[in-house]
Amino acid sequence: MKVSTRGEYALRALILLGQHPNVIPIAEISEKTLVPVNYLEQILLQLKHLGYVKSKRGIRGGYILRKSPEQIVIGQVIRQLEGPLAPMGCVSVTAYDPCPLEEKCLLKPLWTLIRDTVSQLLENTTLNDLLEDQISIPEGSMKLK
Amino acid sequence: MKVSTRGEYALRALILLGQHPNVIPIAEISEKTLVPVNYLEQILLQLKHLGYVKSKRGIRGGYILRKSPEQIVIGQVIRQLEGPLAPMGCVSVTAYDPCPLEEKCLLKPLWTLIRDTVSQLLENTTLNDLLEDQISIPEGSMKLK
DNA sequence: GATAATCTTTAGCATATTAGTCAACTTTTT
DNA sequence: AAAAAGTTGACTAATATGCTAAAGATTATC
Repeated sequence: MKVSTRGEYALRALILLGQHPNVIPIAEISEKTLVPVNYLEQILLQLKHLGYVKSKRGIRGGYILRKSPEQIVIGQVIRQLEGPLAPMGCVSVTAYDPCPLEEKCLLKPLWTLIRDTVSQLLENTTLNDLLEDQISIPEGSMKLK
Repeated sequence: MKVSTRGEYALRALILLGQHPNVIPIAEISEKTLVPVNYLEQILLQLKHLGYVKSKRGIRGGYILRKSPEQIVIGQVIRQLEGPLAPMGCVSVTAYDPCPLEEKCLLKPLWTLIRDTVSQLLENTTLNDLLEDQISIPEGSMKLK
C-alpha cells in the first residue's frame, strides 16, 4: 500500500512552488526538497507536460506553477505520476483489469471500499489544502457494517 | 497504492477455508482460487506459521482454518504478509521511518489521514465480514476541511 | 511396513519497477 | 559569445514480485 517516491517528490516540488510566486531554478528546488537534481528534472518535466508547471529557460530560468493551487487536485497528480489509486485492477476505474473470479469474489467489495475511500480523500484535496495545512480527520469517521 | 498478489491470494485461500469446515488439500485450494500450487504452498505455510491455519499431512491431508473467521482481522493478515499499511514510512506505526523534512512537511497530515483511514477500515474487517459479504459503504462518508 | 499422497523447505529465476546517474544537447539571457 | 539553465534519452543498480523446480519429510491407509 505504498506511495512511491516519484509521487511524493512531485508533491514536494509543487508545494515549494506554491509557496513562492516567483521562478525557482531546479537546483534550488532540489536543495529544499531533498530530491536528487537529475531525478527531479524528470519529474518536473513530467509535471510540465501535464500542465501543472511551466519552465523558463536561460540565466534566470527555473520552474513556476502554471495552475493555481486550488486547481491542482492531489489525487490526479498521484494517479498521473504513478498509476491508478485502486488497490487492485478489478476495482480500478482508470485501469480496469478483469479477473476470472470476479463474479463470486467476496474480496471485491472490500477492495472497492478501499478504492472509493482513498479516491474520495485524494480527489477532494487540492494543493491549496496542503499549503494551508488544512488536512484534518473527517468528522463522522469510518464505520463498517 | 497496490495490494500485491501475495495478500490477495492469502485472503482468497482463507475465504475458501472459511467456507468449508473440512480439511482441503492444496491442489483443490489451488484450483478454486486460481493460484499456482507451488506459490500457494509458500503462502499457506506462512499463514500456518502465523497461526491462521493448520495443516494435516498424509493421505487425506490438507489445510483447515485454525482461528475462527471472527478472529481473523484482514488488516493484520495484509500487514503480516506484505508489510505496513501506511503509504509512507514517516507515518507508519509498525515500520516508522523518519524523514529529514518531517517537521515542516505539509504532506505528512495527508499521509497520516490516508494511513488512519485505510487502517481503520482494514482493522475493523474480519474474515467473517467477508464471508457474510457484509462490506458496505460507511454512512457519513469522508468529508475534508 | 510399504507406498502414495501430501506437506515442508530451499533455491533459484525472470520480469518489472524503482531510484537514480550521466552526458550530450538546446535554448535563452546577459 | 558565453554562461546558465532546461531538455532529452540512454543507461545502471537495486529491489520486489511472481512464480517454478525439486528434494526431503511426514503421515494415513492398505
